[in-house]
Amino acid sequence: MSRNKNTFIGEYAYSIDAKGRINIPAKFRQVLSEDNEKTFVITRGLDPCVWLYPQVEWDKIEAELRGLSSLSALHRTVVRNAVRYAFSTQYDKQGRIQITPSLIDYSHLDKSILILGMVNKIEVWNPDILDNVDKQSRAIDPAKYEELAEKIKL
Amino acid sequence: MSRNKNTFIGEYAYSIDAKGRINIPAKFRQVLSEDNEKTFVITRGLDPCVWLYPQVEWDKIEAELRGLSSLSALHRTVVRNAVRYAFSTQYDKQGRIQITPSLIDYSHLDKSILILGMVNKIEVWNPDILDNVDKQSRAIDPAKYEELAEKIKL
DNA sequence: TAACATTGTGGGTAGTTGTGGGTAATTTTC
DNA sequence: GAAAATTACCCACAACTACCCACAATGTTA
Repeated sequence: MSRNKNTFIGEYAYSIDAKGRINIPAKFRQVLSEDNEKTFVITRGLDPCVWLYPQVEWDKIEAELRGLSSLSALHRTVVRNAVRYAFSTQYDKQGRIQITPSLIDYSHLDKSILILGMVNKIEVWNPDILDNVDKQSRAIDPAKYEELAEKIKL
Repeated sequence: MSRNKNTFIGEYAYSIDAKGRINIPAKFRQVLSEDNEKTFVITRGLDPCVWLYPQVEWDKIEAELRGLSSLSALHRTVVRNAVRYAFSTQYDKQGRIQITPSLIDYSHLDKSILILGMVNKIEVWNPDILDNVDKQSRAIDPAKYEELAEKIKL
């Protein structure tokens, strides 16, 4: 079993059932720490997808947001958008969480979905939409990558 | 026993079995440090091959990625591409790891494979594909070698 | 040289996982 | 307050995976 708790990597092709339930990949459930108590915070991604945070990772986000100032219009907007669509849910005995119609709509989710590990959170995509976003990202200025490469080593 | 832990050199001709399993050469297993807990992170190489990172080597990458912010579209793209095809696995009692069909396809792996030590990670190739890449590499501008010579000493 | 240990490869079995659906409890609506 | 709709919880099952044992070939030791 992995030592890196609450860290998600990999891509999984799953499906939503008629009740709007999504299975959390077994590999992801296995790395969840006990103190999450099988709970995820579900919200809109900044891309057209759903974000799932394990409870303890979300707690860190809340802590960051507490550090922002309400005097700044930018900060107010960031806080508002970060928490506005978020809600907390436990997964069931089979390891599934329920997605609201509003989020399914926002992410254009259909029967087949792609679940991506994003280190500290999980993304749920409509595969077609992800393809499009992939293509757009190839248009990113290479200089931006170079800039980032100075900061982190991969 | 080698003193240089988690450092892989040499080339080995092995095979994939019907279940998609690949044997980690015994020499490689012997240099793994205990804290890897027999775990590798398997992912796509930048060339058409499979990369195997010992868990502790991969941990360094994850640590870097955790420092990125999801507010930046660039950062999101970098994280997504870095971890999307990666997953963590322990090798079995016989020292074999399982490769997914998706990775076998990406690397065009067939029955016979070549396993290469690449210092901090391991590469798995289809021998024919590696031959082709070898030929291409001879076309690299000698000036580029000179340039690199300024930075490292061999 | 002979006995032994290790290594690479093959395959069988039991448990896990992804998915579907049913029933009871709860909430919402009129 | 009763009916309708929604949600939570449970069971079922086929497909897949992890785990185990087996064995021949190679290398190592006495």
